[in-house]
Amino acid sequence: MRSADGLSTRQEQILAYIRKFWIEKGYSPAIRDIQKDLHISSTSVVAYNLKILEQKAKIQRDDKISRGITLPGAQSNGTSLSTSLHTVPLLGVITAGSPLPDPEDIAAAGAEQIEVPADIVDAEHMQGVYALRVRGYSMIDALIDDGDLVLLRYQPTADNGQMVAVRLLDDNAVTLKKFYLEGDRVRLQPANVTMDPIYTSPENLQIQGRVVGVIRNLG
Amino acid sequence: MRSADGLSTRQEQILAYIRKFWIEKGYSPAIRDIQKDLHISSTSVVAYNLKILEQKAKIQRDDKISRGITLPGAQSNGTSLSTSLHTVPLLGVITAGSPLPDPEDIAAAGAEQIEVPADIVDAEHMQGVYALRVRGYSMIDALIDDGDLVLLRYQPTADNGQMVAVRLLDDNAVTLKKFYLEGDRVRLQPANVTMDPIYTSPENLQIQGRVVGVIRNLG
DNA sequence: TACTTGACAGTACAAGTGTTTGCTTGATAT
DNA sequence: ATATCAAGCAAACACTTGTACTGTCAAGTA
Repeated sequence: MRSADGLSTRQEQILAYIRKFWIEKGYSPAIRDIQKDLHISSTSVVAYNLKILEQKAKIQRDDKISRGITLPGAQSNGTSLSTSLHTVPLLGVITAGSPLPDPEDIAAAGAEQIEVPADIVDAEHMQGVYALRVRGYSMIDALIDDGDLVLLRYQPTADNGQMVAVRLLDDNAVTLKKFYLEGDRVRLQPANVTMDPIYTSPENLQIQGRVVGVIRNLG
Repeated sequence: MRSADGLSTRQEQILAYIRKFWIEKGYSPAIRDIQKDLHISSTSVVAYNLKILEQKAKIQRDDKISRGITLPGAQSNGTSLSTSLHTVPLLGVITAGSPLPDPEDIAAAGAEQIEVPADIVDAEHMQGVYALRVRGYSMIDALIDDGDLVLLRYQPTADNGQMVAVRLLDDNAVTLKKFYLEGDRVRLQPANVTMDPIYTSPENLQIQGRVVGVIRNLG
């Protein structure tokens, strides 16, 4: 079975896993990480498919570099200062209560590239910025609507008051909240004063990235 | 010699190199990459300083993971792709109660130009699009926050359900509301159920434009 | 049938990389 | 002076990880 991009199911899976891994960890998976997660019996199969993915420009690799897979797109051009606009990868869909980019959702969204105005993210901070399409109204309290595009910059930690995408491990859910570390517990504060904050321990949460922008298309 | 952060010169160098490497390559350097570039005689020196940097939360590492350094708050790289964007004039600030520059004055000088992604407004509908900076929280009920940039397309009329910027002539105020024509009166409906709609006559209002997008910068 | 080709399995190897253990220096404190 | 400790050096060591090589197997295809 092939997708619209001409990728096999396995290649889609691998691609989705790389994106998910990157969002969660901040660096790329090793071949064996992919192999184990997708229950592929051999590393050579992964290597074989990665080669194809690279030929199709879905990923980029440097020879013999450990964890050297990069996803094309997430990059500040580096040279062109003329255009004040940047391209970031749309890595998936964030849905109420769901773990974060489910591989299927990512595959569905594709590695679509979206362009964001320079006003929203300045060049020096473009690194590691990606976008997620919001599905549902779970983030309505953060002034984020169904269908909005949130721009996130990967970072594994947060400062107080920053709006971050956090995964609550015991709930296996992801939400956008403001982050406050208070002593040995964390307060996750919704933007809406009528909603109660969530209190949890730092061990129970995993920060997926910080919200740096929101784009809503009502056209 | 120590910097303000309490980092030694060497630690500053290492940190700078990691950032540079990350931006250029899209993945983290290996310890030996750092060692060679900075002409450090031993990998253990790098490891030693990386440990300190991690303690000071300047970097984050996962044990035994190759190239597993992550920078809280920055990341990635890539290559540039296409650039389709449009420029629209930023015509002013919209504040509750204050009048708004007439969209007809778009040609007027001094209008700052901002660039918007092609995703948010397609080319064929770019005519008459302008932006306003939202000041204050009067539009919070429409998921529009203080500081947001709203994109409006000038149109003198509206269909039911469209979000428009309307000037109430007797109040000389401008707000963003959803527009509903009900018989011979107009209902201006906030997006928040706790807020009451405004009823007025069609003669009392002047439609300034329809909201076609929202851009929020939280960076 | 015989010959390809895509996709995957299994295994082994070598290079890539993080970690550890001793050893030296120089500055500070006791 | 003697002890302590930050900082660095050098060389192993051992795990991590990309790659290569050899086969298998099913689906075309001449």
